[in-house]
Amino acid sequence: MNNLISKNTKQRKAISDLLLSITKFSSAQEVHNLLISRGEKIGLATVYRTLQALSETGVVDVLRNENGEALYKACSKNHHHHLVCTKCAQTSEFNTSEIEQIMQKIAKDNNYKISGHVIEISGLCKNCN
Amino acid sequence: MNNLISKNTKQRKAISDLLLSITKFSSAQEVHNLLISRGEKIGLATVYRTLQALSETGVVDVLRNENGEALYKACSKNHHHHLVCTKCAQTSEFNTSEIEQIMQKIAKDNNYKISGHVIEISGLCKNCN
DNA sequence: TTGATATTGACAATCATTCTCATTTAGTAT
DNA sequence: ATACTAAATGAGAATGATTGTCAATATCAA
Repeated sequence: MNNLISKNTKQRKAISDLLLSITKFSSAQEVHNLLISRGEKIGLATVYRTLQALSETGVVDVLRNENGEALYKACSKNHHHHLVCTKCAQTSEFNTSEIEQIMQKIAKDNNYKISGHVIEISGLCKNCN
Repeated sequence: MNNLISKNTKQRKAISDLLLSITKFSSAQEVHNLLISRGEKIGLATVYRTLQALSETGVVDVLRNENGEALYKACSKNHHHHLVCTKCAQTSEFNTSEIEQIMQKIAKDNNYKISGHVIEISGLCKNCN
């Protein structure tokens, strides 16, 4: 599970390029399908491995859909959270220091030594509303 | 996926009773194992179905571990969020109107018609700290 | 008690994800 | 450029959680 990335392969480039062009969180299989439909020759296992490796480096974000499947998307490198459209699956990022402070406070109030937090807002985006 | 509960069976009672006695989110298989070790006769599929049904009624909460597996636990009926200990997996609940308001505001700022939100804080609990 | 229907359980089936391992490739030193 | 070594790939098998199937059983109302 500890995937270092030490060589540049055309498969990785293809995946990275694709990630930059998609606008919604996509599963490994979806990414694979998109690559195949673009004419890339790439194995499914490679897509799984690469997305995992990229997520470990923080280059891509991961979240889980309601079935527990992993979804990936290239995001801004800095800390942020997501708004996810329940209809079209598009996402927006947000990030406020106010929330970060509240998270710290709640952890403190509950005697937790905080190591991380996840916030996700779901609803209908502007286009689907 | 639409499980109504219309009959009271001993299996459901056993599961409900067990849920009240556990203090951490547990997978369907863990719940099944606990029931078996208590001497209950119950099938794994029944545990899966019942936990799913109970979660749909809101009697139990569901969250996903890092592998995407569903974990269940009986929680307070009202709206709340969780602090999860990364070491012992115990959880605490929290709930502040301040956060709820901020969620509304962020959704509005991003032109989302909000339908829900998930917040989870992870860290070391008092005992593990 | 009986009947209609919900529920159960054993097992098969599904499906995402991971593993295996022989083959290929990138990057470096010669 | 050539050779070498470790990393990476890909095809397919294997894993493991979850769901589906369906005959047998249990609940509950009449």
